[in-house]
Amino acid sequence: MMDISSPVACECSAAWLARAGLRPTRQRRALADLLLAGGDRHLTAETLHGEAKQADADVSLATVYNTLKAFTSVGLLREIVIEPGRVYYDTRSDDHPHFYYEDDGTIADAPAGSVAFASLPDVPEGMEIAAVDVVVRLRHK
Amino acid sequence: MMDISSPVACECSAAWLARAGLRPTRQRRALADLLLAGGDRHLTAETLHGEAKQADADVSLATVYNTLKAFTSVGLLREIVIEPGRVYYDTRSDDHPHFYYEDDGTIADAPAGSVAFASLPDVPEGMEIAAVDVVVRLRHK
DNA sequence: CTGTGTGCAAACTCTTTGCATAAGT
DNA sequence: ACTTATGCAAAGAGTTTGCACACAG
Repeated sequence: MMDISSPVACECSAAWLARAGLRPTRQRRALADLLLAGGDRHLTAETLHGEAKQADADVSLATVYNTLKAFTSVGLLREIVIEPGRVYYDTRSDDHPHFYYEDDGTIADAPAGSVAFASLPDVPEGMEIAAVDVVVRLRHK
Repeated sequence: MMDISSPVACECSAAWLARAGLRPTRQRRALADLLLAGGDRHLTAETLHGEAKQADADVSLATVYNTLKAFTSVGLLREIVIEPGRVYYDTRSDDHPHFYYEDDGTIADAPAGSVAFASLPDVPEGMEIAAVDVVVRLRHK
């Protein structure tokens, strides 16, 4: 059954949620629509909540937090922590480097493949590398 | 004049502070002593405050925060942000990679020189690289 | 003396949680 | 029906701040 209360709902967000085993509630579809809309994005809970409000999708801030956490735990999003007291969520969930603009605190993806490692450290016995976070901090010359 | 209220005070912390242009107050010397004591360390404000208390150096938590910030701004420490809502301070202030143990949330220096870049991204016009933060996330196999 | 640092407690920001209601399967 | 999600408001953690007092130069 179509949900006429979500004017911009598209098939993809429902499929995206189903694939992850998450119930396609109105709120989750609305947030997924926003997340999937604009290519690779880096946003905070606060930002996404604002966007949802603008899109007339009534979603409480608590639900935005819960939803972002849910999406992250099933691998749809990735958390980025660069500044104290602010978590960014990246719609691109693979292991890739970021630019951090120190002047205004914004984040952007570094060009794909622009960071390559000549060597990585030996890993302690019994451990494995889950990910390698790389943040290139940029400032004005 | 010697300060007999700081049993473990050493010359080095005073010199360390003077070099950075910071007034060598009792509290700052006490904290600097703790920071300089054990090689390369990774600690939070809360941790350092606890150590100060144990060392009978009465320093308020607010002063620990202020002092860590002051030390960081003059380049004596480096901030590491990996988890939301927790800032670690690294007594090694050069640009170097870290291990992050996801299981218990601890941080360690990766062996010196163990991470080398084969390539770094082109930097946008007018910007320069301030630092490259590398965090190798480890988990149990 | 004069300005900077300290301590306390209150304020603040971001995030999480408890519980009643609503919605999905 | 049964389970899971949502919303609200309140709690929580970590950090910052305002202001009076204390100390270093």
